[in-house]
Amino acid sequence: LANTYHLTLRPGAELVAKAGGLHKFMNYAGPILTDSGGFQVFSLAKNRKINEDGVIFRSHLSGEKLFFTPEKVIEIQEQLGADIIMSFDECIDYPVSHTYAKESTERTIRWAKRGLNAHKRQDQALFGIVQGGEFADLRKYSALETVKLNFDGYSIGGTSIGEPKDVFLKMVDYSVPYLPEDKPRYLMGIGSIDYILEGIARGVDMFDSVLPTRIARHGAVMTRTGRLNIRKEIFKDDFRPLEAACDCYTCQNYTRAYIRHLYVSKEQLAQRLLSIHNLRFLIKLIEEAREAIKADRFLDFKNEVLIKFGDERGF
RNA sequence: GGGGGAGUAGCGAAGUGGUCAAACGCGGCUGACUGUAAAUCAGUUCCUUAGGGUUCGGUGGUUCAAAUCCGCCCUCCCCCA
Repeated sequence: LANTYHLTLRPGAELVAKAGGLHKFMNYAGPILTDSGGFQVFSLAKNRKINEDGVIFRSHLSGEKLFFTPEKVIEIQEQLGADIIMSFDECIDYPVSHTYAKESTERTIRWAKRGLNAHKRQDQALFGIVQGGEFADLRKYSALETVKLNFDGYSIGGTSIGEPKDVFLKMVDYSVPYLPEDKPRYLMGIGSIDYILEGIARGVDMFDSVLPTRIARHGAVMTRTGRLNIRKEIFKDDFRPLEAACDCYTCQNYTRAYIRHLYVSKEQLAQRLLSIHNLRFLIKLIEEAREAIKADRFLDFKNEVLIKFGDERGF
């Protein structure tokens, strides 16, 4: 996953285009998705102003003004060249009034139309984003109106921004039933084990999140029996891999004791090794979920996984 | 043998009569992080039945009051011989 706002600031979409697009620039042959900057409307709320036409950002790096319209955001993403691109939206804060959520959600739908009209590169899939806050009527309205526009896939946005888990589940429950089964459903920004499994149980196909890499950088390791922090002294002479059953590069080659030593010594390699593990951990989880679905035993699989974590939250 | 300096919580280190259970850092322990302004942030770290109790190398004093002042002792470091 790459980001329109951040890549615009540095190194710039023109440069990425000149390099031949993100795949060539990064030398990455796998699927790439770019987010539209809609999340930065929420996360960088202090530095922006919203109007009907779009969002004016103040660059958090230089202070420079950047005007993002739905059309501009599509144009930038076409230059970046990801496989899947996102419609411009506003990720609504939580908690929020019904009045504001309605106003914002309606605007996001207008922006979705504009973005769709501006979209030229048909080799890229364009997804529309469902908003609506925590409100059932707005989620339904947002989903139905967005689906009417006929996007290549549908994203559920505005979740995991500080709301309690029951509210998160509500948001998903209020959105998914109105999204077609024959197009991808993407739950944006979800990365914890339990949230992913709850999403899959509700019919979601895709996820993305910084969680596995961010917590890895902070020393946290995802394992099937719960979360573990590599900083801890108990791992000082623990010469086992992070997780015995794991087939990742890190677990195949390094011990907890060594990774802890790297971490404590502030060696960046520790962060990379932990990130590799957490990413592989989640991908493996999804692979197994897929197998469980094929075998028509997904709910059992989900329960088995969550029970092993030792608590309801996952970790 | 002569001269000088130092001993404070797990470690380092402030504090030099009351506002000191004692700053700060490290280490330890908890916890957070979810469409990336995050190699970050928060809490905790003498004991406690939570009322309080016992601390600043040891010991004996001075004082209403001592980590802080005085005597003696112990240990360590540096310089000269």
